[in-house]
Amino acid sequence: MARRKDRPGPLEPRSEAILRAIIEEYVATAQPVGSMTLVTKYRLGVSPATVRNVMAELEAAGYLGHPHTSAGRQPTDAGYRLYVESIADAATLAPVEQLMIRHQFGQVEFASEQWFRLAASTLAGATHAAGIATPAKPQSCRVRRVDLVSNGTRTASLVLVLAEGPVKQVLMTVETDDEPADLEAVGRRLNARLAGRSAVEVESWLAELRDALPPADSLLVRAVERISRLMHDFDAAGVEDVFSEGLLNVMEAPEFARSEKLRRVFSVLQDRNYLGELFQRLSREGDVHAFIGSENDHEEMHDVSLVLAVYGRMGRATGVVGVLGPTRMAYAQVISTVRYVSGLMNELVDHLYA
Amino acid sequence: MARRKDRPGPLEPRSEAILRAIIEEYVATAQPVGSMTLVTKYRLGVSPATVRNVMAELEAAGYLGHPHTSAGRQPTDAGYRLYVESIADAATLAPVEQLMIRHQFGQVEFASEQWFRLAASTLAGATHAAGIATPAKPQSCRVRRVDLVSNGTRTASLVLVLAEGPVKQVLMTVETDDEPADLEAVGRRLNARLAGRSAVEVESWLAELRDALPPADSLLVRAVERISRLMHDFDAAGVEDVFSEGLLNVMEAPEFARSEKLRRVFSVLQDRNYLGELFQRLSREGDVHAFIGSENDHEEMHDVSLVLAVYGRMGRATGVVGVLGPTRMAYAQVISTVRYVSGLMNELVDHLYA
DNA sequence: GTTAGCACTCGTCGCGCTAGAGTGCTAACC
DNA sequence: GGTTAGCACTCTAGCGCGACGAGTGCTAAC
Repeated sequence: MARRKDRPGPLEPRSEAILRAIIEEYVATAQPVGSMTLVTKYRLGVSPATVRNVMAELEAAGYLGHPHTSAGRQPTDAGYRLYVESIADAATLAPVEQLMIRHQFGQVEFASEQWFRLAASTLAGATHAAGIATPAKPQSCRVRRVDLVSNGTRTASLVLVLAEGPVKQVLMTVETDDEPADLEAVGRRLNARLAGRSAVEVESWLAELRDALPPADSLLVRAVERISRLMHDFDAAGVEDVFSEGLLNVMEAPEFARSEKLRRVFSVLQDRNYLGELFQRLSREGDVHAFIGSENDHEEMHDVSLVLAVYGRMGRATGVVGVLGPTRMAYAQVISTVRYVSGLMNELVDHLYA
Repeated sequence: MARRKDRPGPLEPRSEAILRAIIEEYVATAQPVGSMTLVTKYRLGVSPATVRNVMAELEAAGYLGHPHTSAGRQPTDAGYRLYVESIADAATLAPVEQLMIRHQFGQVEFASEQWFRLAASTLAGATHAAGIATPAKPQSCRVRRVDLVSNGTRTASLVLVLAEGPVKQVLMTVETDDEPADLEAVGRRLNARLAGRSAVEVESWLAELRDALPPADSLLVRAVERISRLMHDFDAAGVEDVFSEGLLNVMEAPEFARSEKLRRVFSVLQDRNYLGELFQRLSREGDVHAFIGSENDHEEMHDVSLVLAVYGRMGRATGVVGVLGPTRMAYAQVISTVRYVSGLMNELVDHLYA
């Protein structure tokens, strides 16, 4: 069988086995792996010298590197990538773990906001990395109900329940001569006119109202203004909330013993734009997707990997769940866990928006 | 003037000035401070030898320490404590900073949840440490309004607006033969009976209903059950949410260059019990209060200080704002900023719950 | 194609050394 | 009596050095 030394291509089974062994050993120990430890621990049936030859090939192909001449090998991002491709399809979660996760989901209060937190913390616990989850966000929202209730002190709360679940609340100032009864009347009118309406429809009614009612400060108009703005913001927002849990787990990895690298990761994570962009790239792909080290756009994220999956139904409500951890993570475990949890979230969304 | 070498007591003005200078220098540089640098930088009008004598006294009194014989001095927690006592009353924020903060508060949407985030991030920005804020939580809550709206798929959303502002939302399963009209009827009945009621009152109505209506699965009963539970949980919860912002700032401090210490701090911070207990201790004290290093109960928090203040009106709604940072923090700046921000939050609460 | 043998490389660890910072003490000074 | 100059002393950080060991790459034999 011809060897392809220079061009990356399908590897021989033995080379692949060795790459796999190196990755698994490196993931477990965080130390460069030598030829000797490989043959003793992994029963490869060949001598260290042979392994060394193969390792040299793998290095030439870009799958391995070593920090200095006399050190063992460690996988490159390309090596991880190859490994991930080879296991991605097969990876299913052990039934025991499935049961444990399902059990955790059974425990939680039947309130939607809890699920994302739960998904994040479940992922964090099961993978010993950071769990990430966003709420299922619909493409565009509709009004389900509006409430306008007096606070007693020249302010009133406007509570907007969206058909897709989320509840928005803002304060409004009211005139002293607006009686609670007035508020209720306006509330009834709002509900009658707006229930089931989309942002665009609210906006067009607002335009009508403005034309019809010259006194621009009318309570009704101002309420519709606020509602319109809320709905517009909701539709425009890329990623509204990102729950992350278990960032502590990432801190425990030896590669982040000095907090400098970690700080840079956190600072990227903090601004939601990064995750927002990432999620948009994701929404076209179907299954679990891994972004390994330098595959991440930002310089700062080159030492971490993200394993993400979209859940929900395209065109309707979708969200993202996933895991962030050091590049040296147990991909088989992480990918299968993310896949399983996103499946669970799918069930929940189906059940809710069916 | 008699010196009190052994007993800690009121210090001579010169000693206090030197302590202050050491603390300010140490806060700025994070390096142990020597006698020489002190006299050159702080124009003390005495020679290094004299400063050394005073430093020896201060060390004997427990206000200073040095990491090893030939190193400069650094303040102990007791030293910081003395310093804080001496500046605490006087500390007011520079007008420029006041203006900047006030301006930030002016920018935000008029929605209560935003304020806590804003307070936390303002504090973080102004002090280069982590900002912490909790929502203003009333002692006990009352119902303002209940909405029961169908989701279409055997589930309904129960939206509970509390008189104090917060909105709670849970999902309920409904029977297939519960028409939307039924939901609305139940909703009207709930509002008529529960508006303005407290958790206890809801509970007693629930008991009545259970006696009166044998079929325990009636939609009304189940709704009241959920409401009762939500309100009870709300009243029982010590600290419902803690927003913290700018933990990155803390990571930048050189004392946390190795992430181990930081990890332990974060892990304590993560479980809300710790902050909950702390906040309860706080609620008796009036003004800004500092917990310096080892004054914190947990071993893990011995390298950080918390500067906290209660805002709101006792007996009505109260919350906490504050700052977490390394023990070596600029207390004058931090204390005055926390005091100012808590004052702003007071205004907001007054305006809202007046 | 595989393997044993071996020279070579390079990072880690422990050691001793030096330079420098800063102290504490003593004796002189005002 | 408080203050100060002078000085010996202490301790750390930093550097160079050599021993050690892990691991490689190459070569020649199987």
